[in-house]
Amino acid sequence: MTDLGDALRARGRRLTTQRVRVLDAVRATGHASAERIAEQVARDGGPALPASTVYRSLEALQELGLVAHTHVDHRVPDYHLASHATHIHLVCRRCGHVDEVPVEVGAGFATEVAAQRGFAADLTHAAIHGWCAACAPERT
Amino acid sequence: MTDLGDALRARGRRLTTQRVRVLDAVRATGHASAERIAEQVARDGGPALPASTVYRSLEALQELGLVAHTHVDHRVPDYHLASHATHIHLVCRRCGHVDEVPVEVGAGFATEVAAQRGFAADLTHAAIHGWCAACAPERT
DNA sequence: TTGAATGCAAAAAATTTGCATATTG
DNA sequence: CAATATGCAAATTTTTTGCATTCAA
Repeated sequence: MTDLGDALRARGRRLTTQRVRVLDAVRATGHASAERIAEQVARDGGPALPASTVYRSLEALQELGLVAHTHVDHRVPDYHLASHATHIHLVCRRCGHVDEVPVEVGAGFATEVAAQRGFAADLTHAAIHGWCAACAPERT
Repeated sequence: MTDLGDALRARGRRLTTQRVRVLDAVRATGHASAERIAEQVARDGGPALPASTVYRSLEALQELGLVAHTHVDHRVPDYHLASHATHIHLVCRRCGHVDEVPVEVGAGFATEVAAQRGFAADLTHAAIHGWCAACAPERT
């Protein structure tokens, strides 16, 4: 919490209970859409927060590097703690099933793009689309 | 075109000029949002199509496996021909810059998830987020 | 005290849906 | 002819914005 306060103040921003609650909700959900995070916030006992505050808080937390998001689902972004236990999501294009593999599986790829382009790939929670074992055969 | 007609009929669906025009527009743009595809369709000489028809056509074309989409941008999906010359997008979390590397760079990763999970990763046009060479240093 | 953040309501952006009509096979 | 697809308008869904008020530093 003090970490959060310091990080915010270091950027001229402020520590508010709303931001703390949103961060806690992100932590509690693992990874979830803005809407589910808002629901989680409401469940922590305090008053519900308007969507605008949830979005603005998520944005602030992402700027601090404490939160990040990916596109597992094709519709809404999925927020998670930047430090959350990590994995790469394997999303089936056909049935939507989501499997996971540890980020280490992408280590070689990350090394390669770092070497080739100086790009620091963040594979934590990356979403890779394709066909799961069950659907691959159906792939016409 | 006949390919398209056959593919559609094989699934009990129909060949329409709208679907042909949308497919042509996807081809012409390389990869673009539904909105930009609609604009491209309008540019082909024929009458503009309502958004609903564009979306429904894109959906049909994706079901046939002729078109696919990814999330390069954080907002709207990006449609492209499934057969389009392929590359993996490296999207900078900080400045939004998009770089590309050939899919081959991900070959090892693809082999690995196929072996471990039977998952057929489609890395063509995949979007990987992280920090570009310019922004990596700033990463607080 | 004062600039940043919130809350609320309204607006915007993106996509979907209902349904009558038109078209394909 | 029968079933699918279109066009149009309205409805949804998700996110953003304006602005007066509140609150952290």
